[in-house]
Amino acid sequence: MKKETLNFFEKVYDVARQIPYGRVTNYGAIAKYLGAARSSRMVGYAMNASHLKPDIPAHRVVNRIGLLTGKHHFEGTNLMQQLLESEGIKVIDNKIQDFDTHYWDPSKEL
DNA sequence: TCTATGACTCCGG
DNA sequence: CCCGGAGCCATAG
Repeated sequence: MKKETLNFFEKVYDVARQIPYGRVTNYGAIAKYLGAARSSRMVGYAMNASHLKPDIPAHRVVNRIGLLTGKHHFEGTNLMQQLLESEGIKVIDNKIQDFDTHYWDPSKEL
């Protein structure tokens, strides 16, 4: 792993860490904030490796419609949902309810 | 160097 | 937002 690699991952992790408690965002928003609007998939890719980092609230990052696309990457079958619900976010059938209400856009809020 | 892959998104129907 | 298809792009092998 070179510096450049760590830099990209670091940027994703940095934004993810700044997601407020009880708020959620999507991959595209993070990618856009990083200046790589078309690299939303890479954000997810980076999050996939987030388990290597200590405090990455990856459960607060979902896809554009609030679907918990990454829940399968968490321990167990519904850990991601439990984490979100513990923050006051309702999740039904892997989908965040009132997504627009809990939505947090780094490029606007940060 | 080239190919495959993916925790995505946009677009048209 | 349901569905199928195309685009994007960094990383891994």
